Amino acid sequence: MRETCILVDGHSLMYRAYFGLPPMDADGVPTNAVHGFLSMLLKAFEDINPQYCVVLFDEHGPVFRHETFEQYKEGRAPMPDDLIPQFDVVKDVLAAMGLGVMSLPGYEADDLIGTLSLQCKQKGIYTLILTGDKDDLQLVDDDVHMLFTRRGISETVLYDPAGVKDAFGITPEQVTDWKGLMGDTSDNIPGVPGVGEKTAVKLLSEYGSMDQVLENAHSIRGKLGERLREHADLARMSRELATIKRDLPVYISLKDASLAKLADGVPTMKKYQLNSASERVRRLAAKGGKQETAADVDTLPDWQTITNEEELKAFFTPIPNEPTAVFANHEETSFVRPDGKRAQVAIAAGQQSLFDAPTWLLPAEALKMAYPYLKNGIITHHAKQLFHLMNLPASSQPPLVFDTLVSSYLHNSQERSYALQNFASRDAQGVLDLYNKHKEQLKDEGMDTLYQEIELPLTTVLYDMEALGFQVDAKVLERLGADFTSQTEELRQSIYDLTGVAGFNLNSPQQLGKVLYDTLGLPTQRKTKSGYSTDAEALEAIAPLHPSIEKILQYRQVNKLNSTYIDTLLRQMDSKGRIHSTFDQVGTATGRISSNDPNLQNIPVRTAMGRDIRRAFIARPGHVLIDADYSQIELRILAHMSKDETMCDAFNRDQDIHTRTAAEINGVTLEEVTASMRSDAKAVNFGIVYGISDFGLARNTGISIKRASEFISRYFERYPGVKQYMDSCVRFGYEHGYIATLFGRRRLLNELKSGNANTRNFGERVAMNTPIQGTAADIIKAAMVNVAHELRKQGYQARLILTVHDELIIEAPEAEAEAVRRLLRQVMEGVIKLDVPLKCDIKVGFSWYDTK
DNA sequence: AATCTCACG
DNA sequence: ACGTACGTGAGATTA
Repeated sequence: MRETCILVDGHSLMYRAYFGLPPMDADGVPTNAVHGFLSMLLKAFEDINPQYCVVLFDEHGPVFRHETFEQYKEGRAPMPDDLIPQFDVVKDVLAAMGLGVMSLPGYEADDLIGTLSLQCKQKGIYTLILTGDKDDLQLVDDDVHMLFTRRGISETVLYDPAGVKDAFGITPEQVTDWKGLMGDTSDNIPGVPGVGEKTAVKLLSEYGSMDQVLENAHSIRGKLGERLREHADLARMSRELATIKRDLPVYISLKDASLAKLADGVPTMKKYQLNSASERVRRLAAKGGKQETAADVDTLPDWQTITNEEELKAFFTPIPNEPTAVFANHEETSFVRPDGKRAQVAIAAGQQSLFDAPTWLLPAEALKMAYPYLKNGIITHHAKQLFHLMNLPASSQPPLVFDTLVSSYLHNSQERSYALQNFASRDAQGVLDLYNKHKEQLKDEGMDTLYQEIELPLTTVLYDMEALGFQVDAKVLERLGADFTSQTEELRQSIYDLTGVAGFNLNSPQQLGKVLYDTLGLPTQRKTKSGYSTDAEALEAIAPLHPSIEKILQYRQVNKLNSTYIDTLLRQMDSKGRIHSTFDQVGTATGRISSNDPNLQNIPVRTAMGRDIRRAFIARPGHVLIDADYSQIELRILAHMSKDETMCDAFNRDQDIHTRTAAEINGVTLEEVTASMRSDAKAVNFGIVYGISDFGLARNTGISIKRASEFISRYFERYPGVKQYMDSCVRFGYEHGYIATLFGRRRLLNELKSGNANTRNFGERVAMNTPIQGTAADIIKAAMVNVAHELRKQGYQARLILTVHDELIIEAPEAEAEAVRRLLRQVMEGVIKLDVPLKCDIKVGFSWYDTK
């Protein structure tokens, strides 16, 4: 059963209550609005049975509250004198009931509801907005519904998206457009003069959106069209005013919003003579008091919220000699990043105490407060994100003692998410628990050295790379984009001409398949789940049969470059023209690092047209790029780990490995190897690394399965050590349920336990591939840590900016280029001594293109 | 949200 | 008998 949270517009409901009930008082204090408010609230509790509730109030400016309020709400009647004091009463009661009460200077309850409802949604909590304000209809979606109070205090209507459409004729997404067009006098939103509710709905149902309405205003006849044209800007401004904010710097704290302690409010209710309400609360508590909530306060260790410098000092001082404080974030994925995502902060020092950043404080500020107390180092979950949040230069970062995200990953590299399950105030304690557990676990599983010497220091290196970014020349991208766009248009037209079908969507495999296989009757190739494949391989097979196919392939290529690389990269640049990718240290099953937002590890290089994009990746003025890639690292690792004599011999003589393989398989000398022999041998070498099958090799090279099978057996005859090694990997996998790299990194192999032969075969290929791919990852990670360390130690300004699996890129001042190049080679080739040499190719240039 | 396609090592 | 090369991330379409 999903948890439910009710968010209440306190301001709106108090108004409704005030006008819905006759005046009454308790010892001279007016209480009619309080009565009505609680009646509506408790009705919702009884009907819905939620776990959490937060009540939000308007707060119009921090100092001159009344003046500001009057100015802000100019045109609206001032608040009645006997309503004003009732707000303090109701807040008093709500706090006593243990419910959340919140306001934020300068913002209305609407915006708080918008923000908190989004946070609830992200937590997977079903949210109900209790209000009498139609503005909030824009917040309704599948997870957020609205309980709308109408006609006095006793009647409410529940709206979901379909209900909104039924009742008002518009979707939740259209609410702001609707309000913008018709205006709202009570909120001082002008709207378009002469356009009311009915007209606005009609316009929106006809044109879809305000933008469409205004765009087509020229074709709307009469007075209406005239007004729309004249007041277009006013309409847009009105829409702006009507749009509820969803990104205020507040955080929902569910443990402070639980209904578990409702009955604690009874004495306070008695004080204000709210007898019927207190009786209802008692009944509610007796009935539903047993239900457990995720934020069950009783199970929490002691914690305290700290709001100022003295409290913070007092928090840390009773714990002398405590070497580490712990930070934890609320959700593993929600710290503040340049994209604006946020999270709470919790700190534990010692075993008992917790520091929970107050909900109104930005995490970055909370961290700043605590920073002086972190000199002894930190234990945390996802340090890289934390470093971004603290935004400190590398030199003043608190030392990283332990990262439980990374240790969790080493324990099992295939989890979908490593998010902590607890709520923020417990996370700090949870991280400490994890730390104590993983410390031992890493030793037990033989990954302590991998963790301490590679993965943990790598976190900081990756942080530096993300923070520094990669310089991009927007002009180059724009020029390429314009070129690609015109090519796209030409190709599109020519495809329409050649196929005789115009206007179909070339990006839709479905529509394209119809044209090629139905209309043109071309022979179908492989099947996909929903039709016939139109991928490049299938199209190439039918290219000779129709002139359009070549063009379609070209269209696909150019359009891909444009949409995936040009457009997205241009959007991702910061003010200095740099692009900051995020490196995922815990994302791959094998130990590799991946790159996202944007992915800089798949920038085109294989085709000339795509390679041009690399001209846009440049070094800052006065700097150069130094690009080093390991040569044949995976096959060298295979040679080392298998100890195969022939393969080791090839590398020790510095021979071209594919040529040597071709010579071995074909029984000829190196000189006699032809280009086609070498390319077949290369494919076999690839296949070996992937965990070979004859079918896969055949498919990838175009040779017959029979011939592929012969290739493979001859390969294993010539490299018997490789054969033995592969078999030993599979055997080890079946025996132990995992496989390990040279550095001890593990990957679980649950596939080998499957009853499905396909799944098992897959597991066997993984058992053969992972030690190779994973050891390569170990090696380049170790190189990154050593390179970063040496650059700093030797006082260079040069810094790592990117890794692409077997490649490292450094941005260096021109004057450092030669020295850093030497350093890079020395570190990369010397990172570990194998039975065969590690070798890299290094190039220096002003752009990434130049280094290829 | 799943599917297809395609960019990289 | 069965259908696969290993590891990723992202855009567009479709359901």
